[in-house]
Amino acid sequence: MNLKQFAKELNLSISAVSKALRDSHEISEKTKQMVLDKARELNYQVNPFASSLRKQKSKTIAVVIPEIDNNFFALAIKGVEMIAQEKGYHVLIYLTHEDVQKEVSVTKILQNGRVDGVMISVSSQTTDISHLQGLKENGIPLVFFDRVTEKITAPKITTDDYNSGIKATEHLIENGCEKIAFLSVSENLSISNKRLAGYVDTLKRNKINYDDKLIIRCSQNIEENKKILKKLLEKKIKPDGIFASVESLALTTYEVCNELNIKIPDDIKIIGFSNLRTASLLSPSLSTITQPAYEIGREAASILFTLIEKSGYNGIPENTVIKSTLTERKSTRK
Amino acid sequence: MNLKQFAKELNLSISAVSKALRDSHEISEKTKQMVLDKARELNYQVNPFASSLRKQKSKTIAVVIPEIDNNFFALAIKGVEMIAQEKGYHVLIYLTHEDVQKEVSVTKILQNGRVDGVMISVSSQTTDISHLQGLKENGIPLVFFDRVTEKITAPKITTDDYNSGIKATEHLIENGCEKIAFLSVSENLSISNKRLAGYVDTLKRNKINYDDKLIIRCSQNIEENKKILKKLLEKKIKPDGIFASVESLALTTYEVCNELNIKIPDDIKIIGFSNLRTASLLSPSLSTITQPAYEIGREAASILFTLIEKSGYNGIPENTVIKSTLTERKSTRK
DNA sequence: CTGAAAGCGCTTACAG
DNA sequence: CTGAAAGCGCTTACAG
Repeated sequence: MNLKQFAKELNLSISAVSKALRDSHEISEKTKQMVLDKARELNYQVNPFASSLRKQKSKTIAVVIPEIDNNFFALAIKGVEMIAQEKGYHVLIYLTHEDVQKEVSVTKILQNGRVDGVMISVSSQTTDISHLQGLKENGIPLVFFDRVTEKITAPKITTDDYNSGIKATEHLIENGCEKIAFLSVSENLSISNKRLAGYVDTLKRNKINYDDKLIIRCSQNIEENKKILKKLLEKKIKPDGIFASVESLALTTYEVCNELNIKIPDDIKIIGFSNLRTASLLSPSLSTITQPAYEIGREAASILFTLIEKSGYNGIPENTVIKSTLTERKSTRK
Repeated sequence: MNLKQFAKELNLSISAVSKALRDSHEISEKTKQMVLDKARELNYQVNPFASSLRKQKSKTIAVVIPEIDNNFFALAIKGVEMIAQEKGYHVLIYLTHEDVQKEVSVTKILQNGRVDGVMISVSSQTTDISHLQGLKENGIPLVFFDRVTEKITAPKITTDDYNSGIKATEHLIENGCEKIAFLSVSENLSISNKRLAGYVDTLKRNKINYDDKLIIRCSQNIEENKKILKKLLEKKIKPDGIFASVESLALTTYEVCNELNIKIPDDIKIIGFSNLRTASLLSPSLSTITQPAYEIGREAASILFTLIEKSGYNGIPENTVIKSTLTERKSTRK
């Protein structure tokens, strides 16, 4: 069923029907009503490709994320989808699995106009950002969330990572830790930079020896990370505190401590960034910094839609920061 | 940059360039190479809407799910996305939040040809399935996964839910339970039907009184579910076993037991369907039936692509069943 | 092996 | 207020 057939049924021109469907002021109320009724009756729907081709608008956005089996990103997507549905947009999803190469190929594909805008949380490997620059130069509205890069001017939605890094580190120090290992998932550290900076600055301010070897670069692979952590925790003089900058690393630490029979919090204290509902049910319950993932998704989507729909409008802040919350539980108890 | 400009650059016709880009046998190798080189140089990409409009193919599928902040669905999407990326397809995502109305409106939208196929896990409210029938009648390939409906003939990918229902119930009985509550998220029970059937049949086979009041219909709302469970567990003669048919309900049970100071597994034993990585880290560790969510996603996507690309091929089984695994942990210990 | 032309189904500037 | 026509950027049947 296309407009031509539709128009014939009503003895109207194609253009009249098209305009009526889009509620044009050029069309009389009477005609509009007739068209709308008929559309319902025939279950007529505009062909999205013809419409997109003609209007050069897709009513679709892309969300590019490193992983999805992670409560933070799952919740962020929930927020994005909610706003998109309200606005009548469609959401394409692309996973990079923390692989820059995937990220590059996805962004290339997105340059062909398939989407009206892109939301991205960059992979932990990403250092060269020319592929993202390419998107921007092609005039595709771009918004970063959580994993952002300072190298591109675009709206960025994050939590207060520097401040959270400080709070988490102070919390460990207050509970007696003097040798705190920072677990990072990032290969180049430019991503979790701010959390790390908060950690480093807090150590210095508290006159605690700052030791490079306590900044542990983990990978995406759980088994590999276990090995790395085992090496760290089997040492005679092992850390007395762990600051896990992502959820998965806090869990790996728990798993390794169980295997090595290291007692949390007596032998070692742990705090981690996490959106786990089970944080309070763990043995022992896990002290967390929780990011409002759903709100971040909503905010990032809202900003992207503003960018798309009000091009030229420059009231959008480059940085939107939403606060995380630190929740003390047993894993850091003195 | 469009084909017209591209062709002019090379002094070729539009059709020659188009054919070369699609590797047509009508075009000489020399011309193809020239076109391909130029395409790279100009960073030319085919306009997806023009192409889709002409070919009546979108190279896009839709995944419709009730929720995403749930490890099962997050992992399933990961599997789907993996296969889609291999096949050069794009993945649109729609969340229904367990709301049939949302499901209906999403399926309506998907009837306009925007996607080449649909994968759906139906909402727990879904009883009337005419909207899904509508999709099928519109000739849109349809595949169900996990939450399926028997009322429509279409490929269905599930785990061995009936059998898992039996195994979980037997496990509780073996560990001394005689009064086992089945927690369901489904309003009409037609969804988790098979898990429930396994439970009921096992009770009967073991000559345990079958009590309707122990089949608890929960909602989507955590707070509401807490109230329901509190009522159940504050009774003098409360159940001695809980079979949570979805992950979230196992966690709610833990939370309520903590609040009411009910000891797991001494006062009550719990087993639940779950894809939680933290199951083994909980206090006490949670006995689970784990569905291979990632594999289900991959399998469902593969079947959908077969359906799309080989229309008329009828070698696709209506039911694909992938086994779940029961893992005993402390929450069901005698 | 190459090209001219029709047409996918819309939207919109323009004419009336 | 309504309609005829151009054109969005492709693909492909057809002719040469």
